[in-house]
Amino acid sequence: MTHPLRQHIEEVIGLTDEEFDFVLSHFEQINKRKHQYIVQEGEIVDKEYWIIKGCLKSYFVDHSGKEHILQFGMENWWITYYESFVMQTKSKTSIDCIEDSELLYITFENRDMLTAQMHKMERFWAKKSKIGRISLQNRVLSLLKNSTKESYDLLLEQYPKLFQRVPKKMIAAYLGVSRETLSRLNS
Amino acid sequence: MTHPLRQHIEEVIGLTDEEFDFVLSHFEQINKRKHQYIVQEGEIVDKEYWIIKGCLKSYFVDHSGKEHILQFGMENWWITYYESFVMQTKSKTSIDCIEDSELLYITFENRDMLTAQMHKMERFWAKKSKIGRISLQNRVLSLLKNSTKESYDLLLEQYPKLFQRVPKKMIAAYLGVSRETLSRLNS
DNA sequence: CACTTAATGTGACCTACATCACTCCAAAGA
DNA sequence: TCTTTGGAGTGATGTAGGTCACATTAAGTG
Repeated sequence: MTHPLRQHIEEVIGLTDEEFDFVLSHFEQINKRKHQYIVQEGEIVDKEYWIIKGCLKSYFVDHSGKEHILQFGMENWWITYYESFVMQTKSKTSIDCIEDSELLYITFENRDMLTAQMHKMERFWAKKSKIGRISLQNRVLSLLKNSTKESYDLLLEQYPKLFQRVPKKMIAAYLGVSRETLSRLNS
Repeated sequence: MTHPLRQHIEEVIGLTDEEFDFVLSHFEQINKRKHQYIVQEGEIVDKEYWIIKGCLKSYFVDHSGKEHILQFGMENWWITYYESFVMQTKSKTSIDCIEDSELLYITFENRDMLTAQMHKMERFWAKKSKIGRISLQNRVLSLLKNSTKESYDLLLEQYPKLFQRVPKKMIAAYLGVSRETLSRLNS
């Protein structure tokens, strides 16, 4: 059976068996339990994670103690704090596991080495970076344009699985409303 | 005197005179008057613009007729609708001149040709793309975290010039509040 | 299994911001 | 210059969503 990461990469570029083994040799696997973190606010992030199995959130806590969620991550998604990873600055978010999770990670150095030796993988990450930028732009657009109810319906439509896996209060923290307001949306 | 675009590019990569001439030969200049557009919502954008002089806004109008501004552009900034430019999809925003503007633009094809022939420029744009993604991420963070007043103060601190150049109602459309609310912020 | 902690819903009340209406003033055009 | 148009301030009023308080149920944990 094909490795899930290989399937994921081959959606963008083709790989021989040898090439994939070479790619995979730059990754390490770690398993984390629910409530454990992989990134803490304030530290410099030197790893990018790919989620084999599980669910995570990237979030920060504001001055009043309220949690805001920037991104969820599930199977086949990449997760890291991008600014910190590429610029070596301090992370503005923490990343925690919402479920027990199996992760692959690649360090900044290994990614550098890999892309230097394998131009294809540079293309792969450039493509992912483009998509990441586009989806961020669409998030800004949606934050400006949509009402809470509209944002909720859109999220439900795009990621129905999320609603079965994460508590409603986290959906609220992602949408930027209180859990009480979210609870009243469908009434 | 050095060409302003050359200065801009040389903040990232070094260029010889010949190299810069070669780069510049891929651009065209156009001048636009206040209120004229360079991109209209719904069309496929095949150019990326660099602002020599002037001020522009990238915006869309929601179902209730309200204008939302995604981005302002001033001297030495790039402006386009990124998703449309790289994916050849329809633009979700229009881009208008707020002042008479002098612009350089490069077409998608020319950029492709240029990067293929000059790897340095690929690195230049990759760097710009990284920065663009980071600033979008920070905008999402700020939209989630900050109160209207905080966002206003931050914008004023980061781009004081903007407040002297564009009407307050556009600042309001950028921050996502009504012009009345913006007007009452400092009282 | 008992006990604690987390998730969710719901009522009462409060606040930030939207909307509408009007005014004043400066800039642009005829 | 006169006239029109757009920017900006401000009062009155409405409303979405926040906050606080409490109840119920589900999920962890020793």
